[in-house]
Parts: sequence; C-alpha cells; structure tokens
Amino acid sequence: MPTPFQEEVYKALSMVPKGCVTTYGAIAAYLGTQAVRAVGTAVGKNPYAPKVPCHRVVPVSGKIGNYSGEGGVTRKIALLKEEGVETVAGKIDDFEHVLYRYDS
DNA sequence: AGCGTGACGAACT
DNA sequence: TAGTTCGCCACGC
Repeated sequence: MPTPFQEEVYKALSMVPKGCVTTYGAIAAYLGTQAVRAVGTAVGKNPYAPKVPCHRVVPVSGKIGNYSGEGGVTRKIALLKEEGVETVAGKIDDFEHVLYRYDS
C-alpha cells in the first residue's frame, strides 16, 4: 500500500506518452515537492512495476542516469530505444524533443 | 558564488 | 530487527 506521494509520482509518470521521457525535477515540480530524491526513491522502488515505466525517467542532464534493473543503465537504454527514444553515447538524442512537459 | 540536480540516507514505526 | 518514507546537503557548471 503505497503512499499518496507514490501515487502522485505514478500519475505524473503515467501521463508521459510512449516515446517520450521525463525528468525527476519535472515530476518533483509537478508534485510540488522539493525532494526530487524522493521521486527517485519512489521510482527506484517501482512498486507499480509494469505500470510505471521507470525507464522513461531520466535526469535533466539528458543522461540515462541510474537504473535499478536487469542490466542496469544498459538495459534502460535498450528499453528507451524500444520505446522510440534514440540514445547516443549513453545519452538521449534530442532530449528536449522527447522530453515530456506537464505544461501541456 | 549561486542555483539546480540527485535511483540516497537517516529517522520513525 | 527491518522496511518504508521524505527532505536536506554536497558536487558540478
């Protein structure tokens, strides 16, 4: 039984369309929290397993960041690529182009 | 020097 | 004890 906070993260993450990615800061801002790290933890725990595409969450740096999964970051990149997000040198290509904004 | 980012750490139950 | 949650501090540019 996750906390409302987790649900907020899940909601924010689920509104990200396929082929797009979001950032910890964007989610934190959307939730109105100052703790972007809490978002990382919530997503890292990934209590919503397949429903929360945690691999769609990336740091604002445009890099893949971290990933707690099978092959780690490498796996994350592969998943992103499958989603339609192209990556170059371990970074997201056209990051701002695939970056989803809750401003829409 | 200041602001922003971060898949953590420490505290509570 | 262990598990879970939420926010501050440190490093980089």
